[in-house]
Amino acid sequence: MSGRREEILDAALDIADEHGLEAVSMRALADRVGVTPMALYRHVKDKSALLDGMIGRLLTALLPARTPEDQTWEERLGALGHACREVTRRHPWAAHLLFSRPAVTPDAVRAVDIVYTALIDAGVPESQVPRLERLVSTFVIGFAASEASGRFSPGTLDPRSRRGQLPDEELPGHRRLAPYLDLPVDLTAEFEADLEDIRALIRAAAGRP
Amino acid sequence: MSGRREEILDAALDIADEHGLEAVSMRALADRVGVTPMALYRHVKDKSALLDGMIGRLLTALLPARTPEDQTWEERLGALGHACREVTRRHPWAAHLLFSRPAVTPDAVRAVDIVYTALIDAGVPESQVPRLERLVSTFVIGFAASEASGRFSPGTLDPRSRRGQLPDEELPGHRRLAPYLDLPVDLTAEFEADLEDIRALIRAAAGRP
DNA sequence: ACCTGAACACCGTTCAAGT
DNA sequence: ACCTGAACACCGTTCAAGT
Repeated sequence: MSGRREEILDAALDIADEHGLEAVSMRALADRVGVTPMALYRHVKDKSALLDGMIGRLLTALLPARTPEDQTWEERLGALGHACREVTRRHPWAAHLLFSRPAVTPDAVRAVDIVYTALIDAGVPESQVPRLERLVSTFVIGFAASEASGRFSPGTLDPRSRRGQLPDEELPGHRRLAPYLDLPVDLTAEFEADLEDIRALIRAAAGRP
Repeated sequence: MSGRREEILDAALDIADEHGLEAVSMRALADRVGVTPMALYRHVKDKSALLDGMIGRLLTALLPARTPEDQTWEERLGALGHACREVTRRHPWAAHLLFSRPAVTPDAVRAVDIVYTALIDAGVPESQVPRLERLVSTFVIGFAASEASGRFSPGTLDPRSRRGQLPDEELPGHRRLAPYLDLPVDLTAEFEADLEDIRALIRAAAGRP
């Protein structure tokens, strides 16, 4: 029950928030905790175990203390999705780590269970629930990771880079959509619209037993 | 036009395929090419530019030489999705890199354009096409990254880890779905089913102008 | 139990120098 | 133009030793 481990993990979170994940080294972490690098191995075993511990801390913060019973399945799914996106907006370095490790910690299993019960309540046939859970979580984590890594906003780097590198006649889609492509994107509204489309997909799956 | 750069990038791909992405160091790459580490900077500028160049090579291999005109939009979307998954199955280390960099290279822009035209042909209102392109690509890359990183198969590490860590009454979804949770998953079939659900989502978007 | 010092085998990158 | 050698400021981790 030693809070020492949590203290170390939280120090690592602070370093990542301030200077990025690549700044989280055993040596820098030891410095921050006020100890020699080797002392960390008493509490963490490994660098990769350290990273696992860090996302574990985030998952604990992400989850609702108790799943509210008075919400519809649509609301519970939306709340979990927004919570996930909120965590990766606060800790952009964490986004791609969510893809790296399977859902084996207790908190991650609880998150999966929330989606399972939402899908069951939606009326999805039980044999289809595990697949649709993976579809939903893949999309939500993928959106969060795309936003965090800047995949959704290439224009900020070089506004004209999307076109110009190729002759326009080879990009009929871009030419046709030109009026829409330079508009700023409201990712919060887009995420909500995406979630609504996913909910419709789930309703369709529920309606074909 | 010097093929020297491509030679170096392909050597880096070989190292990653054989020993993982973390084995791709400037020094190891220089050894493989038969040169001193510093000589690489003549052709690559940076380590991160090296990584960009590597995914660039993969994207070129992934794309169809010319978009076939005789396929339906459903077929073109499916072909691109399967090509993407195929690349990350052959090069698992590449999956999470696809999330890191925005689609700015000519090949990446061409891939986006293929999805744009598929969505336009499906009848999606033009104002909705960019959002749905991001939804589709996020899901496809997310699926590929999940599969490559093992996020979809936690059972291979520890078959009983999903349950057992928490009391069963806190995991009603898992308890209810128990008969389905230990079955082996056919990810090829699952990806196809997911794609079909996404296509239905697109048809729905096309039907509400 | 918990921590330290010194050491090993690595990194990416800069800089001046060579041909 | 293209490459090299030496150096700088870092890594994760092991191992024997200290309290």
